[in-house]
Amino acid sequence: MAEGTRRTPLSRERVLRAAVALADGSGAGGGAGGSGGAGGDGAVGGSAGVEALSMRKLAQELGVVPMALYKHVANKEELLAGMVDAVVGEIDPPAPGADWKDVVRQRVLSARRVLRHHPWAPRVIESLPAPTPAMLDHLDSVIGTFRSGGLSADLTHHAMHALGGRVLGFSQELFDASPPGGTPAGQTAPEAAAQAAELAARYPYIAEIAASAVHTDGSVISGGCDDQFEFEFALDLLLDGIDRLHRRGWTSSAHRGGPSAAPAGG
Amino acid sequence: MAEGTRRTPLSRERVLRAAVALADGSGAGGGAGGSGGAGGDGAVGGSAGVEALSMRKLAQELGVVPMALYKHVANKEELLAGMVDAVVGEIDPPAPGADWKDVVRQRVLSARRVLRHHPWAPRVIESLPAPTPAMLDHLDSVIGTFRSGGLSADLTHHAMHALGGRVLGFSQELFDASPPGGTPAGQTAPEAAAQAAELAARYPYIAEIAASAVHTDGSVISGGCDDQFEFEFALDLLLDGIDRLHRRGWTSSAHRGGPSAAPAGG
DNA sequence: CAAGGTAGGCGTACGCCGTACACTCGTCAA
DNA sequence: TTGACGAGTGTACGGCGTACGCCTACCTTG
Repeated sequence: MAEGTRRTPLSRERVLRAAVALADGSGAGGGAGGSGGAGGDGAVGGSAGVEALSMRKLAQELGVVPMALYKHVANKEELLAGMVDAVVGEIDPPAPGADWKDVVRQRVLSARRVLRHHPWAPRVIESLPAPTPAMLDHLDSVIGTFRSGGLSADLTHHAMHALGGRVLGFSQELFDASPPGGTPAGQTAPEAAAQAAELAARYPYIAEIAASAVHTDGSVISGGCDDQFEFEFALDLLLDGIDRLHRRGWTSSAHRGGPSAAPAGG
Repeated sequence: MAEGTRRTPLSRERVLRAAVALADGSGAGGGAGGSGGAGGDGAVGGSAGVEALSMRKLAQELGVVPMALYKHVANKEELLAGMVDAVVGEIDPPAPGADWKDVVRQRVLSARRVLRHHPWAPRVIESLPAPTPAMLDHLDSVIGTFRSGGLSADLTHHAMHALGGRVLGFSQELFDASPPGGTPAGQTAPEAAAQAAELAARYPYIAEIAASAVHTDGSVISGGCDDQFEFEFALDLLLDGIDRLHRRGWTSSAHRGGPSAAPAGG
């Protein structure tokens, strides 16, 4: 390498941006070319996701030696927190005006939109030992929307818990609709069909649900069901329930006793 | 080591049990004593959780060399799946008789009880590439309860999505109520109070919520709010919403159009 | 201009990880 | 007796995060 070309210096921001890009899967944006040869048999560490993000790979992407990164981030955990902070910071600010339900709805859907671009983020967020500043800003702002809408602090507290990860744009879609084992890459169509049939025999209700999803759609979208619709369904369900409690003047202290004291009951 | 004592042979089940115990944090149940000295500076890998579970530590716990484990599990991923399968298998079978809502409720609460004993399980479950047989059994059984209760396949499908991880006993309680940074182990009470005050100034709504939780409880329980109550609140909210839709004959196809087509609206 | 401080990047090294591969050894059937 | 076989062993490799010390380009100050 000719040393005449002056390398743009590292910075915390540049490190974080490269890390996010690497986790997103959009690698190979740096300058220096790395060694071509790969390792032997391990085969661990895909081309995207947190698995693909190692300090060494990130350094290579930036054309720098691994230890150089430690001048800008304390350690890998702080790097991950910084990445989350950057991503969460992309969530739209609250739209002014509309009523609290709409505002929260827009906020959450914006968060979802952002997180969909960084599929690694939910897992990383859940692995953090503490929320990042941007997360706290977002949570605080959502809480503020509830409170400004007239909800009691008590109800808002429970509402935030009920919304859970949805506030940050993700709900755990446990697995996509593909069958377990997910067509292991070297499988013919008849084999897959046979496996599906066996599965249907073993788990009839699951099969029925999957089939009904396909019928309802009219076509198979993203494995047979509409993620976005599912997300909004759950979101609206929760929001409407919360709204009803609010209008009813519900208070948690009146329901502490019985385990079956349904909040939206009777 | 005296080689007179015949070691009970390994088996897949013994490996899985030891792995679960190690992840639970109840280690040191094996036979052979390991080397005392620990490593130098890394300090990664606590005394419990998935972090603490390495093939090497597990082997040591079983008084065996690491590679011996590979005669009983294909690799670490399969080990984790086996652990999850064992744990999910502990969930109570459905109680007969009562109406669908109660049955689901008991089932989910049983799942929660089980998972509370294995705090590492949710994270591992979310990291699995596909559901395990025991998970499929559980999901199928819950779906069956909905269907036997008269819910349409369509509504049941959406209900399962809405319930999400709760069906398996966990909802992401993003973080406990402790302040970020969580009293970093070398901190005096005045310092903590000052930090809390600063936090309250920066995030007024969060502080208000936290305070109201403490007041409602009358005492600080597990960081200021009752996890169990939060969990049941969200659960009942969702169940009642679903029940209402069911009794109303709600169908998803009538709500596909608008983005604000709230399922329980009006 | 020289002298000295500073901070960013480098190289080396350590202990950990998962696991491929070839081995030994106890057991049992023929 | 012998041969196959399966459980457990030993060694080794590539990868990981990162502690620690060095080297050098830069900026300040005189």
